[in-house]
Amino acid sequence: MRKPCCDKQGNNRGAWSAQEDQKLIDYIKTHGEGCWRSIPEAAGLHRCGKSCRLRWINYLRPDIKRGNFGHDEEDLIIKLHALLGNRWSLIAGRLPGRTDNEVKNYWNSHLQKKLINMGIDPNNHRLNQILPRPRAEHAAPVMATSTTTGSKNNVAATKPKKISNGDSTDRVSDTATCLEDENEESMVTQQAATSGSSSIHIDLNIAAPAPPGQRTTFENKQENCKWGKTSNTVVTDPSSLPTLLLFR
DNA sequence: AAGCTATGCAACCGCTGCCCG
DNA sequence: CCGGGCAGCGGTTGCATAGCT
Repeated sequence: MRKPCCDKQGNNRGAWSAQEDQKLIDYIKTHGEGCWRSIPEAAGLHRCGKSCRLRWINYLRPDIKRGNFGHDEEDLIIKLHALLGNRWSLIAGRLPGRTDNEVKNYWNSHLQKKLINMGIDPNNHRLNQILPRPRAEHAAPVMATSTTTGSKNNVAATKPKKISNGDSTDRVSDTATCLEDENEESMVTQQAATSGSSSIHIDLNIAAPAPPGQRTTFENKQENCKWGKTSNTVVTDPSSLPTLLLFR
């Protein structure tokens, strides 16, 4: 079949050294991003292009905001995840300075547990029937409990391994599926949303973030890639989105 | 203090879809 | 139109370390 994306022999792997980082930074500063395949050789790095791209995007880029996520960021991630599912790059795109990897890690290590502790199923953002319902609508995160704490294994257990049969529908999140067949609840919750009860005011109109003329080619590409292909199975009209629990 | 366990994060892997010849 | 190469994405792994016994 296809040859590997990069020659694995002779390439460094694992953690990046400061020298490697500097080489990559220097190269991109002078030549800019792009053509990742040729960057390692040009920059004198014994890494595959993929690895360089990842290192730059997730760690070295100057506009990366590091440190803890704020409450508003947390809130936004949860809400966007309810809408978009595991489309981390799209979610990260709404969080300036955050990378998809960072958002994904934060979700898996913090937010998923938080939702579970609140009695909310992180997969579909609905109250879990098994766990006790939180008393208040802003159920305080009960982090002290340990019975449902997600160890790495627990988290993994909630997500069955992708069956690689090439079926692209597996990229559509459970949330999206849930949105389709949960109309009776959405009728109620949508009312709450339209009454403006959401505590955070963020433009969640994913479908049209900017006029086409003002958009980057990257954004256009993303749009084609993600929404063009899946909109019929996810959401086409944001105004028709059912409101999930956290939007109340 | 040492050993063990849980957690967080960086990096890797494999798949997908776009682009171009 | 088709196939190969590439970038990008999401899932997963593995290491470092904090916390606990």
